[in-house]
Amino acid sequence: MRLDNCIFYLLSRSARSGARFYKKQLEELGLTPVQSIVLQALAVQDGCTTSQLGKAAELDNATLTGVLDRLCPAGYLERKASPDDRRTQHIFLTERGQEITEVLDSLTEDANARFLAELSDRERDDLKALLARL
Amino acid sequence: MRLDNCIFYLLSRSARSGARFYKKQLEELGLTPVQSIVLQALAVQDGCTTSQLGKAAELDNATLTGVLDRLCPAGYLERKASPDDRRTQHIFLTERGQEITEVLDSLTEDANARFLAELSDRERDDLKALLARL
DNA sequence: CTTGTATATTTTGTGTGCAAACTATTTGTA
DNA sequence: TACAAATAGTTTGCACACAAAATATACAAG
Repeated sequence: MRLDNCIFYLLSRSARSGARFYKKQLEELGLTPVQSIVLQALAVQDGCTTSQLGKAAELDNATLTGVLDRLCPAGYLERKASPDDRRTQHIFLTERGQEITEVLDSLTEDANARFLAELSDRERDDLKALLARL
Repeated sequence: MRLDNCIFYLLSRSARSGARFYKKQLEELGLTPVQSIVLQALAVQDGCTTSQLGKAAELDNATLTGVLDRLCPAGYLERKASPDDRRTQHIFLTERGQEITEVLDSLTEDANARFLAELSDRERDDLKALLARL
């Protein structure tokens, strides 16, 4: 089976290509693609628990711990113990975090458009719909 | 912009999903998805240089060094200095390496079919064609 | 021949990904 | 109440991914 017919290779390859592209756009903000995704996921459910955030961003809890470990001291968010369940932490965007999610939103919109510039509207929609089914 | 409309998120998500799936199929062989890809890429150009292999598998040289560092002692391949250029190494499959690439070929074919089972033939082809353009 | 530049590969440092083990806490149930 | 099982989160260990620096070698211009 040729590599360019192997879905695992194709997915890995294009995901890395996308991550490199997106990372460049994020460079001046000092954020990585994953950090950007996490902040944007948090923006739509500020104050959720670590696990809920992990589900929203489709990130493993172990991975998310590390991501939050870096975003916290950077001043974008805060962990607060839950009053109900002492195992649980709630994650809140700081003021600085709120501000940057707005920047991230338009930056991401723009990066999407440029990354997919060579595809037609129809192809873009098809691709996204197909990826969403995996 | 909603996450499920962001191409970077969709690509990262589905690539990880594919890697997890493929990894499970490879488990009994003790290989990772990347190692499998490298061995299969090598099979079609046995004896090529490290750089050429990196291009074929679309892997960074720095990453490839580590992958080869693990595949060598596992007995799947050998590094041999080039007689022409002492900077260069040529990579050769061992007998054991040759054998496993045949197993990998059918295993990968099969894993592809199962991972994409819910898509129609047409959708599979469309998806692969679109990914190849990124 | 020597010096400067380009190339091949490795090393180093940081950031995911993820399985597995671990800690702390909660919940279900006898 | 006591205690097993479930849950939330962290830690650990290993494998990419990749930028940047380091090393070694080749090659080209003077």
